[in-house]
Amino acid sequence: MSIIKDDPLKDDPAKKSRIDSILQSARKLVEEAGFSNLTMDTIARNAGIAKGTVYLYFKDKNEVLEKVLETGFERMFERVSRNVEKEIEPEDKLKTLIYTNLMYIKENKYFFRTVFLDEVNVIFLRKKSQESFNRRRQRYAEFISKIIKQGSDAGKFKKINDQLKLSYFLISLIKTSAIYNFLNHKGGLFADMAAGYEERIKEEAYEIFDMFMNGIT
Amino acid sequence: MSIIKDDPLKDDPAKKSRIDSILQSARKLVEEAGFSNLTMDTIARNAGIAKGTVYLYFKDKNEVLEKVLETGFERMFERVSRNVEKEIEPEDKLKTLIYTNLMYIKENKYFFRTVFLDEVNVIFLRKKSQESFNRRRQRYAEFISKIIKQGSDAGKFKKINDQLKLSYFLISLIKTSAIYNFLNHKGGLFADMAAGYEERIKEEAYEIFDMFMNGIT
DNA sequence: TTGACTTATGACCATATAGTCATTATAATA
DNA sequence: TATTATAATGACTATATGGTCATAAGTCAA
Repeated sequence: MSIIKDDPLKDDPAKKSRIDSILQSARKLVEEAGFSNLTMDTIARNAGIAKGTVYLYFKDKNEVLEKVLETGFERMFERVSRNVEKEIEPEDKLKTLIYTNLMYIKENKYFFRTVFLDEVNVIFLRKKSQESFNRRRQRYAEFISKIIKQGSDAGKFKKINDQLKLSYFLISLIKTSAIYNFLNHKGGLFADMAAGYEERIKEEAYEIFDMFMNGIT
Repeated sequence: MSIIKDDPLKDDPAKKSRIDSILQSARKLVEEAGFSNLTMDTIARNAGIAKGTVYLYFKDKNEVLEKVLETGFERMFERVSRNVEKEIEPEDKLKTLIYTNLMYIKENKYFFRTVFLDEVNVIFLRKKSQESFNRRRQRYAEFISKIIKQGSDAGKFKKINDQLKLSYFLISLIKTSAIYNFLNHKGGLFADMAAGYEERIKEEAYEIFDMFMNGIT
């Protein structure tokens, strides 16, 4: 059991800032070198503390990794759902979802690399954490699933048996598009967050939307 | 440099059978426990030889992993392309491609888990092998790309700028579908290779084809 | 200032495992 | 059969790293 979850002092600001600085350190290292090269010693040093100290705030390495993933996912999901819920029509919801998701990926290399590019991280987690990882994923898919149902009920999308599966399809299209552009523009997507940036992401989002709605014919 | 590639004696049947038995052992272990739990000692023991012996036939662990992946991919690619080339119309080619690919995944848990479910393996490979992994992937995407071009030129598919990207989309749909069914039928897809088996895969293939061609509207 | 309590430290331990190599077994050849 | 060449062995080394814990530093109330 982690201090984070169970310690009644979790609101102690000193404690919280230690935890944050550890997580921030881990996040930065993951961003730079990926999950596979993450060691407790490096995390500690990069946070300016000793290894033993990390264990005062986290049960084990796994808990650090999990928290890194969790916070990244939570942020994305909150942003996406906040934006999506402003829309009324299911088509607009999907468009907004795709766009916001892509934006988030572009702005958060580390999350992109860990959760999307590498699915990799999963195997570094213990069984229990794998489950929580899948649960998060599932939650996102279910969120999308409701939108599809709405469109389906309104007669805008065709009748679909397995809406959940389609949701996973959409997630994988978003992910694939991000990976593809990442690999084929040599990080350019990250390099130029400036001119025409949002415009290009809008185009990319539309491509995905069009693919998902109409296919290739 | 590996003995496999450079030794003029590579056609020595005794040598070849040793190599095969090592690869087969590794393949089986990957299938059972995944890449992350693969050790050289286990591979050797499972093949009924000593660890040192493995190093007489493979430069290092990485080379073993790479060969396992390579042979798996080659087999799939050959089977898919052989079947696809029997077809004439691009739609039929795509249908056949999806179906054959799914069949292969279903029949080869180990390959499915390593190359599709876990993309995981990639990080266990050294830089050089990552490249060869991506090259193989790219080769498959290019193969699909040609089919799409054919359909596009014939006016059957809409005009598409980036056919290669669409090919990656299709690959990810196939993969996602396989993962989804795997996770949601608790291995059932593997368990019952018997009655109605091919029929269900045909349905699954058609779903993907339909999604790719027509989207959800 | 003192002593009790909290927090931090990093040397150390335990473990896992890739890869080596002196030794031994087997096969080939004379 | 004796000699040489080749193949196989597995104990051993080297290294990496997660996690521990005795010790030290810091904090604070009395």
